[in-house]
Amino acid sequence: MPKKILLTPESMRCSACMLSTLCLPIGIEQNEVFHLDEVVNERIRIPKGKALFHQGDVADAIYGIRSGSIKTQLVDSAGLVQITGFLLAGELVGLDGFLEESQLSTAIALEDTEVCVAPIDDMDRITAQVPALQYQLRRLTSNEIKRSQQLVMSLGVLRSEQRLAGFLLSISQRLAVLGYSPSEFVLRMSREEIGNYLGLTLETVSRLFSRFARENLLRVRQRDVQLLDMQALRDLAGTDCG
Amino acid sequence: MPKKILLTPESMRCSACMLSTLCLPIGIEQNEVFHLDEVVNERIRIPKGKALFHQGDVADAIYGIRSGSIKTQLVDSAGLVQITGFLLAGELVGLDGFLEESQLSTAIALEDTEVCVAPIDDMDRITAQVPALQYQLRRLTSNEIKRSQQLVMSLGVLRSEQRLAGFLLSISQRLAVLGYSPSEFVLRMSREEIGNYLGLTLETVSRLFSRFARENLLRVRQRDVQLLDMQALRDLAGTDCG
DNA sequence: CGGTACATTGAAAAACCTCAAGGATTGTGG
DNA sequence: CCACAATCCTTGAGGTTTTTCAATGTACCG
Repeated sequence: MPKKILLTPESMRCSACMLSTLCLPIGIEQNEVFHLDEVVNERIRIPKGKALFHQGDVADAIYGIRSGSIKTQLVDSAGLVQITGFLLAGELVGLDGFLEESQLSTAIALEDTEVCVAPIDDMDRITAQVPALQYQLRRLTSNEIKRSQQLVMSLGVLRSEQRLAGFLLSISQRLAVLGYSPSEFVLRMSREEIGNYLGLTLETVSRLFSRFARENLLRVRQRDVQLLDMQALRDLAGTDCG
Repeated sequence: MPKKILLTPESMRCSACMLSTLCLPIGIEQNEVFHLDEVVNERIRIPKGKALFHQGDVADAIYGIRSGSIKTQLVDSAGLVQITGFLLAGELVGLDGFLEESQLSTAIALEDTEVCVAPIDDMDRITAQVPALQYQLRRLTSNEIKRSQQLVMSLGVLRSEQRLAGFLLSISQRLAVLGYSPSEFVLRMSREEIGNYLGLTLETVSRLFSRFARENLLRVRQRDVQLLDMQALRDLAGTDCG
């Protein structure tokens, strides 16, 4: 397990965190967020490429991404890998496992990443005092199911170009929420990872990028992407499952 | 909403139901199951092709299938449909919505079907008296996530023949749990529905059935299926995501 | 600076889909 | 009970999408 950082009083807490409108505290009243400060008193740094947790590990906490980004993936008995999600700052990791004893997926940092730790036992304890937190956890878990089902939909019914367009729009929209440019960003994952996530090969992804660029939908140079025609991309994606 | 049947004392209750080792009561001590009798006092008959609930409906109950079978499907804004699951007797429907206010999917009966109704409010109420039920609900919700993720894996990394083999083995295994023959059964869904679920066209599914039959893996006549070589099917599926 | 991982592009092959026709099954009304 | 319609299933031919294999180019890291 990567190194842990105990949070000193001076360190940022949930009640003072810039991400509090997105992360775990979302939907919890201003005057109740301080309850979370008791729960979240640890932070973990994960170097690029290292795992925050592995499939099968005891799931004893939920993690909020403070900076960086993470991919979650499943490995089946035959060794096949399927990436099930890319998570950005302000998003939560470990929700799929927290209902079970053990993690359903492996979480790997796409870049040097820092996550805040919310131990499940502690959460359960303060749930009585902060009913909104209980509700919040339900909502977040439900979102996790929704996310997974949208991916099923994308893999099941969309063609490659629609999947990639939807993927780019999803990243764009989530970066916008964080205050970054929705039209110009750096992808933190490789072509192979994008392909795996979308059920395509890395070559297909690369060709689609080139084609989109040729059609002036975007500009791309390696992992730098600039979306030029969002509306055309939306039309292409044609749907809301991205 | 289809007609409701109030359960009289004479009617079957959870504590007397044959399916109690599979359905909601699973994992709950014999002497606590009677708590569920207070909660589950209604049954609904759904004629073939009719919906138990629709996407977006208020999700106020979980349903246990007493007899028959159900498909769950998503419809996106563009009208595309993706079937996300086929549920058999003893399995639960509505778990993906119960954490939210509203249903994430639509549930449609594949044949005349009867479900038992477990209202969520009532469940929440007795949760304090039956801690095992709380735990049980968590486990079942987690299973729902796992199921969805396995489908993602299947759609993302497997080829058509592997998907169909896995699908057939999944049905077979679940029928076996119910005490039916694992090698001879009647599919309750059309080729089109299987195809939609597996991200294939109905023609591809039909051709695969014919090919499997030619290779003596199974015998098939319309919806009657007889698995002849389970081990070969397992080898073909090659994995455990079915 | 050189090695390694990552990305692009092309050509050929494979997988899967679409369109089309015909056969089987089921249910319904006369 | 039969005939007919409607639905579902099978099979073929041909086309499209996506993959595979291979070669080359580009960026990143020690």
